[in-house]
Amino acid sequence: MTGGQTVGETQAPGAGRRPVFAAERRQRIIELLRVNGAVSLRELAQAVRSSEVTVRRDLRALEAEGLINRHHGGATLPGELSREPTYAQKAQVAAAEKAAIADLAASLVEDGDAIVVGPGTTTQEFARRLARHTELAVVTNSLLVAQALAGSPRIEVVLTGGTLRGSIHALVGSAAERSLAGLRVRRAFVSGNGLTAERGLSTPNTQVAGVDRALAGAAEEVVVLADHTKIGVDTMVQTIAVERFDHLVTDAGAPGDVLDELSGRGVRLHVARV
Amino acid sequence: MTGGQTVGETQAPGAGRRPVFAAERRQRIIELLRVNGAVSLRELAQAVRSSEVTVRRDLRALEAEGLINRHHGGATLPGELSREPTYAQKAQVAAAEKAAIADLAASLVEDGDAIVVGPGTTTQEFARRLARHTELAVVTNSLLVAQALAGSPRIEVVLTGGTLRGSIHALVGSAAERSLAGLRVRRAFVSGNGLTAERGLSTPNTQVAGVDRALAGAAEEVVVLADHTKIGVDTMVQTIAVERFDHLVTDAGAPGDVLDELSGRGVRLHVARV
DNA sequence: GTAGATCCGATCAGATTCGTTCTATTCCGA
DNA sequence: TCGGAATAGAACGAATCTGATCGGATCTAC
Repeated sequence: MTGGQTVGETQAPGAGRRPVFAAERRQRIIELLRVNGAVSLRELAQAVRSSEVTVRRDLRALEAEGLINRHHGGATLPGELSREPTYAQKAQVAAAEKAAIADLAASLVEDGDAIVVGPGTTTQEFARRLARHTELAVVTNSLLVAQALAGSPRIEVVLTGGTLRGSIHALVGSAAERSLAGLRVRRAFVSGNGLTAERGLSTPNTQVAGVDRALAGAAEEVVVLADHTKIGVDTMVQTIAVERFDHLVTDAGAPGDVLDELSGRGVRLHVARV
Repeated sequence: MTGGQTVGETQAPGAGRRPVFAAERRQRIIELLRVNGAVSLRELAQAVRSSEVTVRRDLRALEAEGLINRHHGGATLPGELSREPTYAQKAQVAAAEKAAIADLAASLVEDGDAIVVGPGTTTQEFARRLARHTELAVVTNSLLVAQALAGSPRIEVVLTGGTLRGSIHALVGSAAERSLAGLRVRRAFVSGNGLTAERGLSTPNTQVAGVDRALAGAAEEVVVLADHTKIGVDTMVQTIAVERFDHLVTDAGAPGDVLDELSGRGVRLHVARV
């Protein structure tokens, strides 16, 4: 990441690289926290290209202002959504596959796009990767996706209305579906609980299924994000048929036969290497 | 001799060394900042062909006028590195009062109610107090309010749709207002940035104001939550007139004359003791 | 519960930057 | 022509920032 240097050297030929102001670095740290929820000291130091000592000083200063919470080994934002479980938990989730999938999927998004993003832990990771884009319009029914993008002023985030389903922090119901009715975007990035070559995406909940269908219906192309643990799994309600798939982003652990089958049906595959 | 390369021949050929006026140089500095966002002192000195001392003087003058922000090693435009997203800091202002107000306001809610809750740090606290209620239906445009209630299975949380305003984590815009159009609930619990006896509730943002009005319009009774730091303050856009107030919940630090005036206009007062 | 590894805080040193003071130059009016 | 005022550059001590190191605290694994 690091998104490159903010200040381009459009002029001043031969001038040495401008030193990064402390305030600049601190803002960048906050941005990183806002995007990633919890970041280790080492990662921060690497991202801002400073020593860990310096970052530690910054964190201390930011903590004094009440802008962040420090933890052993890193920092988090204070009292943001359910990123509570923080650090230890996040690290142990072994979200390596999801992170890789999210990275790859983010490369399918271009500046200026209008996209739809569904709920799910993978799509949430994906949303965090979008922070570096500009002029993006993102429609979602997931509070966590919205939250991940709330700090990015260059991204317009639109939430569907609807009834909150607390367990997944997403909006469902007729209001949610209705609010998507008149919408048309380029791509939908959705996930689910199960994915088979025969029945496509599926979820155990009918309300969630209804919104998932509406999300896909609002997009020209459907991009499915699914790690290998979901592939071959079938749950109660089918949400999106394979015929509607345009892209599948998964990881190298996915069973080859299912991928072949999907590929044979015209789905473009993107396999992330962890 | 100050070297041959001084103020010299960058322009005005034949006119014989016109000095670069200070105002001109400063204008140039601002332009450079505007283009590059953040520029080091050295670069500035090089760009305007003056010594660093001179540029330093200019920067000091420009800072005094509020046109730039100085940093160690350079300068930026005021907006560039602003640490505005002070939501965390806002929550710390009068935190004890807000908690007491939230407690008191929660006693105005009965099991089985349908209510509307607006955005704000106070209403967020208020929402947390609602978790103990049952059979409640809560409509809100605040992600933080929704989040506070996400874990309560006996409360139905409905979010309006709309565009996410990241700084306050609330949904605004025409979609938000439209989704409230057909709604009717018993009470609306709203807050704002300022409250006077003459102009009622106000907020600095027009979009927020629009939704606030729609929230109040969906309820039979309006309950205003405002700690003493907001009373007597008037900001740009009026959202809800005093005539629409039914209850005001505030703390003991509120100025008596304003309270009297409001009471005289038929507003029922609830003063929380911290 | 102990041992090992990691992380944190404090102190020190090097480098850069800042503010102040002093000096030189130019412009303008008498 | 002379002198005052304003501006720009130079020099030096003070303050700030950054990175390195080391002892102590904390966390994790066994």
